[in-house]
Amino acid sequence: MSGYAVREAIRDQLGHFWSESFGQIYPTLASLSAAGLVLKAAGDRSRSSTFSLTPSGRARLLELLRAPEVTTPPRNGLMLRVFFGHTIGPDAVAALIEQTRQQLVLQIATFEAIARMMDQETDYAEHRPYWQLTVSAGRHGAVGALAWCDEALEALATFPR
Amino acid sequence: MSGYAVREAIRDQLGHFWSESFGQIYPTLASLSAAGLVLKAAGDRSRSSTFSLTPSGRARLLELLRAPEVTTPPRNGLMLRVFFGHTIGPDAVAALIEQTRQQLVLQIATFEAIARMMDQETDYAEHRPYWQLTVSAGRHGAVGALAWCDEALEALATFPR
DNA sequence: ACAAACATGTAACCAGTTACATGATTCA
DNA sequence: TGAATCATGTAACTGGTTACATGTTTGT
Repeated sequence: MSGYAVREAIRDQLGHFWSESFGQIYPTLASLSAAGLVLKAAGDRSRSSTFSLTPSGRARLLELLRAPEVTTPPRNGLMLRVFFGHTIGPDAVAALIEQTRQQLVLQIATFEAIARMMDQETDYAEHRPYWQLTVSAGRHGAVGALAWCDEALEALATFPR
Repeated sequence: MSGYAVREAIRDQLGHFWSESFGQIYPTLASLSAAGLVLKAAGDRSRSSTFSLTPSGRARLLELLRAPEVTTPPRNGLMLRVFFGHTIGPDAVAALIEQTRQQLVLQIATFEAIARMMDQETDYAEHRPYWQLTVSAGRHGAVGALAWCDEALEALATFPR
């Protein structure tokens, strides 16, 4: 694929759990190429290149995929605001949660739409069950967060103001 | 508080949804002090300082707390690995999920312990209900994720290998 | 002819971690 | 007296975004 196509694929297929910017993709592709992990070839238009995995690149990919996830330090802005909720008052907190809640409702609808689309897809049969797991994880997470929002909004209504 | 105490408080009280390192805290405290948002005073031992919020610092804090959360680009390493599950095979994916599952079980126990501790706490009465909401969010999230892990492990057992 | 999409790349900048260096205080 | 804890700070580095600059190809 071209660098451009890599970014499109990441955005369109991994969009709800991963992202990369051009500023990251092009330099990375160049260094992977220098390390012999990908092979750069001329693309079908001028100034364009297509990259492909070399055998050592595939080996490295497998190694990285098999390695346990490196956990990044947590940073949840909504929880921070709820923790200091007394400082801004219950109505302000409720407003922030309400906003999150609306996003979650939309997200759940999206996940369900993706699930339906995938059910009709006949290509990539080997990959499909795995892809379905990621969509299911997204839906699970969003449904759980929505339940918390509702619980929290109900509780907040009883807080002194 | 001293910079050191700020870091301890963040680690001990916000640990499951926020973190800051010394390399972030000291320079930030210095720039906040220069901007007049916090006041630096001599601490009770040599070379130590205590910082306190100034009125304008508190105003800025309220402003920031009321502002909606800025969403950071998603990056979920486990989902990435599941998405490419076919490349490493169902057993490798199951191993990764199993590991996450175990961490979740421990996390849930921790949240429940914190909830019990907080029920007995009589100080900070105004803050407690908000703090309980954050713990509840943590538990909700972990329970949801655990449910997905179990569902995923069951599904993976049926995948061709 | 023009707009939209395809395509590449760099520079400036910001956020953040890790490791290191240094030293004071407390307590067993 | 020595270890643990309290305490401050910096420097090097990594990761990452955003904005910019530039140009090509395709389709209407």
